[in-house]
Amino acid sequence: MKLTAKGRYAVTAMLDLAVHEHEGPISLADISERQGISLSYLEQLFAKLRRNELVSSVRGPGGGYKLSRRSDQIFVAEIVDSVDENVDATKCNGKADCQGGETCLTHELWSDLSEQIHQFLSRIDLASLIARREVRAIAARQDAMRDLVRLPAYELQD
Amino acid sequence: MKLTAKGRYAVTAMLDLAVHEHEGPISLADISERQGISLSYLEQLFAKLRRNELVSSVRGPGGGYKLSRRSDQIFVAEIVDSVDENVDATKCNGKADCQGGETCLTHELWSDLSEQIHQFLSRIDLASLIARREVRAIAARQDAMRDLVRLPAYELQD
DNA sequence: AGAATACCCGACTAAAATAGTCTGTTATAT
DNA sequence: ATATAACAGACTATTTTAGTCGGGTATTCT
Repeated sequence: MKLTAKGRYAVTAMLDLAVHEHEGPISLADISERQGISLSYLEQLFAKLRRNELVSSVRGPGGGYKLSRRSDQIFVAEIVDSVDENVDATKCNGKADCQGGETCLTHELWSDLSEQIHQFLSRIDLASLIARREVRAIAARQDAMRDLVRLPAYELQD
Repeated sequence: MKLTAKGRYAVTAMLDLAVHEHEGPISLADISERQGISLSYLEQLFAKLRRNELVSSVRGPGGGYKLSRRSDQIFVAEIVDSVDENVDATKCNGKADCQGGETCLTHELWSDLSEQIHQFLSRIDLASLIARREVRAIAARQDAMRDLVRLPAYELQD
């Protein structure tokens, strides 16, 4: 399984969506603002998330994205796999032709590791992430920050 | 923990070293030939492995590298960490300043995952890799191939 | 109708990381 | 002496990453 900032962004964005689920469709502009991810980049990510049927979209004003399943039925591994095409820690992507057509000495080790990582992330769903104390605390802070910025009367230091 | 071909090459090379341990110091040229890794690249990797005291070297003709500890006391995690400086799956390398000075929503998740991967690779030592049936089979095949190439009478197809 | 919102789509690009190469030097055995 | 093989580090091509840019299209509100 490949792990880059792209996958991390996708999980963060999906978690934001799950946190604000009850507010109806969430626009990418909102997620962009709260999570500090560029709008265009989010559009790329959500195109893939939509193709993989993790989210559905509502177009037009007041539109946005919503989870296409219950948050306890969406797993981190699915999200990462949706945006990072590559799914294997081995050089040869599961096929054992690492070393010039032959299996390399450590092929088995890396495929074991891949399996391990995948299983770990397959056990974690969005709902259980929200249940974590620190996640809720950070989300609350982000919402508060956003409200602050929205009030023109305030001057923000820094 | 960062996982790239560099780390995989390093583990493969160290495993080759462990497999041929009894033959005395092993030259990088030998490893290069058996494992299909360029000599210059191996030199880079072994400079780091030596600094991290995983191998020691013998210079001059008949020289090479040998493991500086028993093979059951050298763990895959150490090897990967030696050559891939970066040791964390989080964006912020352990410090929680992922999102503009603030902790991002998924920080905890990625640091949990890092921990998980590290523990997995910390449990695996070189001796236990050699004990695997398929590893010994591949090593044997590589040695046989090498002997073949060394005999000038043979013409190798493809 | 028309304006605004917000998704949709693909091509393009700057920067960073990766996977090496190249050019030497030094130590040691024969 | 000469060959071997470690040691060192600057350099470079390629690939990947993390985006941007410039257009669309569907929907709602006025």
